[in-house]
Amino acid sequence: MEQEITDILKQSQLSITDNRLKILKLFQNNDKALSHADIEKLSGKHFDRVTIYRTLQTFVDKGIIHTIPTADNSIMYALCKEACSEGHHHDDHVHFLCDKCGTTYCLDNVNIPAVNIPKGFSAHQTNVLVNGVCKNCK
Amino acid sequence: MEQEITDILKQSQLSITDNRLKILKLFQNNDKALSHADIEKLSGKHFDRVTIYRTLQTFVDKGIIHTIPTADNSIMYALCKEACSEGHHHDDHVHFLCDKCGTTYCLDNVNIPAVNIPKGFSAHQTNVLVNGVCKNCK
DNA sequence: TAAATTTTGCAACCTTGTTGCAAACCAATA
DNA sequence: TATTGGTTTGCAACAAGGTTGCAAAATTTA
Repeated sequence: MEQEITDILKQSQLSITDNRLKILKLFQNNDKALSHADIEKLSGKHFDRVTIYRTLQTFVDKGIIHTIPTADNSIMYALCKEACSEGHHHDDHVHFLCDKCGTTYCLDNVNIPAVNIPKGFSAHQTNVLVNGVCKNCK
Repeated sequence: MEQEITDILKQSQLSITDNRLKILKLFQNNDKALSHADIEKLSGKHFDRVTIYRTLQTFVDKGIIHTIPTADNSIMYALCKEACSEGHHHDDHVHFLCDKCGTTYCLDNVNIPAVNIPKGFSAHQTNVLVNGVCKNCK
């Protein structure tokens, strides 16, 4: 598992640093999306705020994680599945936000339904965000 | 039309003030969603930043406008249709963000498609955000 | 019109995110 | 393993976006 993580970094041609290993591990240990603030807390304030911002940005650029648009306007990050690569995200899944515990999940098995767009508009990407109550809070 | 606007405020039990009339008029004159910054510009910097924030919050609370989650994480606001009331938003329409001009539209006539949610989750509201090119930019 | 209530503007503050730069670190090579 | 070169980190400072407390101004009610 430690091995897995270093492999991810190597495949993306990133140096192996404590910071990156730790943040990647956080994503693997949680099956939910994390915000910058979550990571700051979970990492025990061991790393600088700026470093965390830059690491997340790097991971997004390399296709390791993706961002999730949320209704309350905070940026959430989650691990990408195999299909993503540098500069090309393919996160065609639904995101679910629990109104009770605030957890954001990637519903990887739920496909984005087709949406009818009016004449004159052309669609490029579709984000679906569902609010409700999650399996742990019901 | 001036009349219409004061009626909206009265129905929501809000005092009629220059500020509220002007901001409501801005929404009626634009068929697109507006950000706080847009309103600050459009109102000719006549009102204080704080007043605009508070007015928008009041309008959201009263069900006059609704917020739109955007991928780039800025809050957008748009007029609600009749169905909304205090504390109960029913903005079950698709939002469209043009990648070229940055305009956000409410596609009122496009219904939210049904989304299959996994066992254990219960959906309450669904937001659909489509990116692409709008009718004016194609 | 006067009193009571609501709204506004100001100042100060907080949070979130960014930039420049020197020091620390990592990886590659000898 | 020591050295070198490029990358990453932490610090300080900054900027944008948003909030809060409070007194003054405007609106509503009577």
